[in-house]
Amino acid sequence: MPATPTPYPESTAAPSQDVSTTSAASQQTPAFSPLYQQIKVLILQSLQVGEWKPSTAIPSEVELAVRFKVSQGTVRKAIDELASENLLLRRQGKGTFVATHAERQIQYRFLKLIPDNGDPSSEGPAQRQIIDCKRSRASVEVARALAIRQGDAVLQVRRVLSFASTPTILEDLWLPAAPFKGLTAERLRDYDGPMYALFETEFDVRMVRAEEKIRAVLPDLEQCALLKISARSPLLSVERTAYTYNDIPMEMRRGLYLTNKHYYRNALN
Amino acid sequence: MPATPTPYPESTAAPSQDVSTTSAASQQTPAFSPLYQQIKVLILQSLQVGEWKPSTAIPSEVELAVRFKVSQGTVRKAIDELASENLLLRRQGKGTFVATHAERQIQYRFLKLIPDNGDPSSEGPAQRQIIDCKRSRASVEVARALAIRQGDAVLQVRRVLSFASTPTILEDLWLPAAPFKGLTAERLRDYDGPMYALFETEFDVRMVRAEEKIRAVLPDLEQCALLKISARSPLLSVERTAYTYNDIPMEMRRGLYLTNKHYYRNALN
DNA sequence: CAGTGGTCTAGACCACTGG
DNA sequence: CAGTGGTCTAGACCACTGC
Repeated sequence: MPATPTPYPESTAAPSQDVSTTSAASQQTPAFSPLYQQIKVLILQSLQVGEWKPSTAIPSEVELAVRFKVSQGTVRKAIDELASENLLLRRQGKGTFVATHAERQIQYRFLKLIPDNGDPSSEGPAQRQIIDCKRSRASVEVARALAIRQGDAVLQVRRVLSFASTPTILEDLWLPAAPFKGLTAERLRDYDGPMYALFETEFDVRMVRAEEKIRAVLPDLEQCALLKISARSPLLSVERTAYTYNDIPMEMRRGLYLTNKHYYRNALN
Repeated sequence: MPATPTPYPESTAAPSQDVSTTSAASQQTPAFSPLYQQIKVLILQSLQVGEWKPSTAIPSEVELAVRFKVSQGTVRKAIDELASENLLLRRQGKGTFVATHAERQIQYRFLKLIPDNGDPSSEGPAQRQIIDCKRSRASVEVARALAIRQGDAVLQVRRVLSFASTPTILEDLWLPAAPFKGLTAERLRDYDGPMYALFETEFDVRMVRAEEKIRAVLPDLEQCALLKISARSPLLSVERTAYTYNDIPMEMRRGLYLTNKHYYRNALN
């Protein structure tokens, strides 16, 4: 005898929300979207506007079910997907939490370089050294990666990461200037923890996903000096673009990895 | 009024099946295993013994539910996980199929090297050239990767892959001799399609998962000759171990990738 | 049209966490 | 103990495929 709460979609009754405005004249499917997908979008919006902060718990499944007027199972499926995308973190008996880069466990989620013995914890945390942090203008390449215009203001950071006092990674970062206004070398130096954690707490920017392009390269003279290696040491060039919610690029990064005592680990499924 | 088919586990009534014999004295949990996990194991067994062949459909969810005496939802959850692990492939309206490396779509699932323009289909299929295929004995390294003993018989294959007539990948493969008995350079040459597809159809070996260790290296003289490059061209060294069902390693492979016109693409989640 | 996977619901009960 | 996520069921109906 329930009020039969319209079990199936009514053309996305939610606030005007583009669900399929990707490519122009490609597919003309009626764009059927299951309820749980719509719920997923609503949850995503709440995350995006900061209704729930990183590392805090979101409302329980039952609460959300009431709020969205759907069954718990539907909320569950929405959360399941968000959890599998690492946006949420389920903890049985405790609740569902907004994922963060600041936690011990998931720290350095995007760093795939690990020591030859396979155990990242064996060498302790990296020593970070900020070489430079300055305002500059987006090159063609950076502009494309960050989806901004060439010449737009960006922040450029250069740093070296060392493991066991051995310089191992030389990184150049480009960040869109606006969201990261106020970022300085000092703040980077003073902050103790992953850079993405700082981005979260200080600038409300949460990196959610990234793509890397990997190549083998030889260093130039400046790079040799910074990494204290010879010009004949081949390096891994790892070019990363990191995205926040809604696939908005918020960082472009180029890392040079020394792979004498480390390797880049990747799992294929 | 159903016969209440014991909704909760009875200590894994299925045929003696090691579920958690990984590390020795680490965790002593009572190893509670939900029903759908047990179903998953049963389905896996059927896959493993070849009850359902690659690219064929497995029984429908309802049929499996009857067979295993559980609800359709439980079967569904088991299949969901297997599908997310790429062991099964769901196709709405048609059925659930055993995944294969032979299909056009999923071909070269494990090859992450793509041309600079980002479109693998733009350069057509790779030209394969078998350099060598011989019996040999496992080195320490190969033995460890394949979980066999040093000196055990292995097959060793060397080949070059070219894109647009440019030699781009030099690969060395090591395969345990027993399962691949009868593999020759001729058969490799004659077969038109991915090597893993050949493994499936000719040797009943399905690669399900793999791990790669990536480094930057410089080539030796022989490698230079085969790839037609200079000794100062840095290369990506991609060392892969590929596994069948139950995490049994069945291939160790070392690829040298030329990354002038290609890059190794990786998605971080 | 029948058969398949996909969605949704409602309700019961279990496992885990913390007070 | 109450509250949370996790499992399981039964049943209804939808979307897609192919005959």
